[in-house]
Amino acid sequence: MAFTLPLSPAKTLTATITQFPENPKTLILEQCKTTKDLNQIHAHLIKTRRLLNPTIAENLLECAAILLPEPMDYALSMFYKIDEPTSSAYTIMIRGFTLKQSPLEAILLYKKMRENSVEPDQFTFPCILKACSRMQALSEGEQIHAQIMKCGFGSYMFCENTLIHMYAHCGKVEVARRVFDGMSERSIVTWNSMVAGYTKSGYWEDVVKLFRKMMELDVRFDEVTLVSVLTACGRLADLELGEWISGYIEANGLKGNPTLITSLVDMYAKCGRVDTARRLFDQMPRRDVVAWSAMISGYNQASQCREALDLFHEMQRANVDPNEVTMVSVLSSCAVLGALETGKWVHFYIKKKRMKLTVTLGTALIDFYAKCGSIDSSVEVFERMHSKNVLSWTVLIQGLASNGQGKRALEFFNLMQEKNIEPIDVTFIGVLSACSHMGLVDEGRSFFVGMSRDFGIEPRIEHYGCMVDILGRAGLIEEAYQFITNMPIQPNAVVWRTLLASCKVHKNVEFGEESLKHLVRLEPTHSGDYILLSNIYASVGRWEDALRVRSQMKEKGIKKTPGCSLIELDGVIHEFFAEDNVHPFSKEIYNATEDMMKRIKSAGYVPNTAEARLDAKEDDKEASVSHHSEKLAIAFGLIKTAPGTTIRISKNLRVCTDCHNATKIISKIFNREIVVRDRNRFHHFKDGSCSCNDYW
DNA sequence: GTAGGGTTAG
Repeated sequence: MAFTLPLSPAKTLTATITQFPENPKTLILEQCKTTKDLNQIHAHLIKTRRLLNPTIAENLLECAAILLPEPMDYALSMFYKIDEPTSSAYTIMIRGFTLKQSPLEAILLYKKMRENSVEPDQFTFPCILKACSRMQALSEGEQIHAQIMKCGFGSYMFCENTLIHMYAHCGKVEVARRVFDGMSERSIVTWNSMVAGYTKSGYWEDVVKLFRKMMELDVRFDEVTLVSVLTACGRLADLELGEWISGYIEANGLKGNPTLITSLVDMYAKCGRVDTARRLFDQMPRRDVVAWSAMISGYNQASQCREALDLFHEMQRANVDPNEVTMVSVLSSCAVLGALETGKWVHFYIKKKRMKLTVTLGTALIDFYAKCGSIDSSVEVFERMHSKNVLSWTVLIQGLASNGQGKRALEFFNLMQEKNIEPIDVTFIGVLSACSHMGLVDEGRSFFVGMSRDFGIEPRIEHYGCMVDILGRAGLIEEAYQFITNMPIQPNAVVWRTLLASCKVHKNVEFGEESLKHLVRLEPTHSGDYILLSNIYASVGRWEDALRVRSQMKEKGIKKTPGCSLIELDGVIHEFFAEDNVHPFSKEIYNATEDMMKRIKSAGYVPNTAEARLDAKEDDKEASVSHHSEKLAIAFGLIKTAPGTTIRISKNLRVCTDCHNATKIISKIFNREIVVRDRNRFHHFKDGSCSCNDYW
């Protein structure tokens, strides 16, 4: 400006204000950039008594409350000195409090404003409604809605827009929609508020419906709209609409918006197009923590857990700090892979960075430890969590049950009810599997009946499966069979397989044959089922029949699925298949296995069980332990670990009787604690015995 | 003066 004097900025400013007393507003707002400016202008205006001018006072108040990132104290001290604050002074203060994360103060001040009989105006209402949204203060919001109507601002668009936002934020999407429908005129803010409202409540179908309506009515939408719609497409697996939006983004040059691209990545991953998602992710010039998290969670949800962990390591090399959301997906992948060391490191990192242990993160940790067989750590995390929800309890109960601690699982279930936490359907899967572990048949029956009677939860196929397991394991094979035939829903392969497995344990040929009939119909190529029946025949000495089933398998071209084990060493996951000679450690393992077998045999163990003998006849060579991949992994563990250490093996196939017995002996003669994960059940071997006493 | 977006546990 021409009149600028060579003084300090503030002095320059006070000089200009003196020169233009009639219009100080823009000057104050434009020039007041720092706290120092504010102090000097404030002092000057007091000295010249011009703060008594209400307009000037309000402008300065706006600087302190809104423009500068000051705490509200300064503005408040100024506000108190105003004799009779007008509604605009109150509005400035309400806005300031909401902006500076003190919506409660905003609401209290609004109450005071009403007590002092100051009439709110059309500017006050949107501001105070925003504070209500933040606080999720529904009843206050409703009162303000009534006041808006009384004051005649009911069809004022800014008020209506904020009403939509407030209702949606307080969980009243339907009311928000009513406000929306009642509007005679809508802006893009109106539509986006409604879309965001549906998004917040997870009403994905409504998001898409509303978006289609926007297109139908030729309403303008923007990037914010598209982000919400893409999120909805991902949740609904609506790839068609997702791809259309993708094309729109391309055609309209919106690819520079990282948030938009992240939601595209998320959409593609959730629709099963993980590779497309990855290509987009790789093309992003800058990736923030959310972009990385979206891609990692994409891999995790697509069951590509190794890729998820690889990407997590890449993220660290790229020096992007993960947040608690990232960690949830990472832990979930660790749980699937049984990657205890990696997951433990994640836990350590969470503590070191003082990350907030949210309910979700805590629950992911509980689940991770449980699925890695470290059930004590699960309980420890659970006990330390400040807030828990039904899923935290459920995951813990399931974890205890699958780790052979059925009694503790039921104790936690009782405790949960004492705390008035309503169980969900999954909770009962944990409870019922705890019963099957402990052979609690009557309790199992009564939980099964009680879940629908007392909690209104209709049993799903999984619950029926649990009941079959309970009855079958307890030797009540015929009752289990009757239970299946009386089920109100169609039994699936898992249910019949459960029965078949208990027929194996109890050497029941009749119902074993019956189960296989159904299994052949439902899943004709599932090799494990034939093997199970073949082993049932073998266990009662019917070798001819046993071999007949095996040759039937061959005729049908069904191959035995190779056993597969995962073992983590120094944070690296090694994957071994039975008869593996590809893995670089194969030779080493083979030698160790041979050596191990010698020692096992000299300790008095003879591998003489049915499956081993059958395999021997089939392959025309002596049954050796080496074809059981878990034993490969154990051998691998033995050569790499010191006595006394725990060896952990994650498996995705059943542990056979043969290897179960062998592992017991190994744990004793090699002095190792061995944790074997057989799908989602655990066997803790120590000192020659196993935690599961119901299984073999 | 109003909205403001993407990643999370079974």
